[in-house]
Amino acid sequence: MARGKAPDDKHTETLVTAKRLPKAPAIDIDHVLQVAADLFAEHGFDGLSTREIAKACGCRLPSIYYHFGNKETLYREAFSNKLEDTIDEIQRQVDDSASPEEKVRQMVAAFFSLFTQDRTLLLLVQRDIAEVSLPNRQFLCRQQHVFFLRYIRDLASEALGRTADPNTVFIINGMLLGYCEFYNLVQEAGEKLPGESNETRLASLQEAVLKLLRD
Amino acid sequence: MARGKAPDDKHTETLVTAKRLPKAPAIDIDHVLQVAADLFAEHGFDGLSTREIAKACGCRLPSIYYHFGNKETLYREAFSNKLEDTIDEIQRQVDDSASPEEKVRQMVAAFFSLFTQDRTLLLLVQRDIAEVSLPNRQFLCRQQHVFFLRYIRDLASEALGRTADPNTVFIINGMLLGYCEFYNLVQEAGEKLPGESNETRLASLQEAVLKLLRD
DNA sequence: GTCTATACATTGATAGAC
DNA sequence: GTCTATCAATGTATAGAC
Repeated sequence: MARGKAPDDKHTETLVTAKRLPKAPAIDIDHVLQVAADLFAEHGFDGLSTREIAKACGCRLPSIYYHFGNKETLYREAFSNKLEDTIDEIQRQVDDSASPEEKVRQMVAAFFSLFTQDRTLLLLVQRDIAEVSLPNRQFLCRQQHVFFLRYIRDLASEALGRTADPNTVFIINGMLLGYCEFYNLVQEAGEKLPGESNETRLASLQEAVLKLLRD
Repeated sequence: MARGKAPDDKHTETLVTAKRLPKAPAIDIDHVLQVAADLFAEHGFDGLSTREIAKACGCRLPSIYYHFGNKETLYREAFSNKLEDTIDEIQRQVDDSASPEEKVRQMVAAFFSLFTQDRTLLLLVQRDIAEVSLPNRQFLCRQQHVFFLRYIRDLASEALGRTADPNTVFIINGMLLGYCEFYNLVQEAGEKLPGESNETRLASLQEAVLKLLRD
């Protein structure tokens, strides 16, 4: 079964002509991660082939495998990158020196703007929360969720001057994501969102959160 | 390459015995739809093969195709069945003769119990909302969402004695689904839910909805 | 590090026997 | 109406040239 090799016969020729093939440029890893995140968000893990990713990146399939080893690793890196950036960005948009209530408003504003403007982010999180049955792919966003729940609790407790009710914190958490999910759904369906502008929508959402916090 | 067949040698015996092969029983269509719904919820449309569905139903692949034609039709029938039943059940659990505020409570209770106890329902809706990019599979639950939004609006308007704010209705809608998504996430992760029992959780959710409605 | 070529499993779907 | 057998296409992944 072993195929015989003859490594010697074409050696001399290639050595002389110094060989300048098209020379594929190096792959931009960050670009691949971004393209992969967008496509995974759009089609889901199982709905997207590694071939399509390579094509969208303008490189060949083996290059993808050279850098990431397998499909799942690529997915995880693309997604967790995005999640960490998001958490950082939300915290960055909350001004430490603002009043407690203002901080809550800023947090809601940051969440709203990130999750309604970055479709990839929203879809990846949505899909990940639903992905309960696949081993090694469960709840990639679980850590971020736990963090965010604590973050809401702390901001809320600060605004209230006492420990916020866990039930209420949990409800607010769900409300923020659920709102953005339907926002995206309605937008994708080409239908009309409630209210006049994103400013009024955000204001309503902020008021809703504060109303739930106030006893 | 063609393999020669010898169909004649075991013929005589079987002909005489009047040929009573295992005789596969008729497929239970409702059972297939239910099994398919569960599996699609678990693995997603692309994560589940028609072969696996057949195996789980105890029949062979062509039988599935005989009854449903293709994978997508099977998916749609399995899912829309479940959605319609859900809408009906929510309305059924709201007592027409109750007070307006009590009706809101009953609606929230129905939503809560259906979407936290029926994992298949929740996952299918979650996945469908995220499925924005696949032609012919977009927003299967769109109709139900529109209906439910109107339903909340009407109940809310009745409870308020005037037309409810569209922004608030939209927020409540998102809150209900988002709450159940995180409820399921936390439960699947094997971690502790907020509050002591489902009764207190439901009470909190009902109070939250009413609080948002009250100006 | 990127490529061509290919291995090998699984997929959705069908033909045709019974 | 259910089956066995099979197809063409596509999936993930790798070997080996350069």
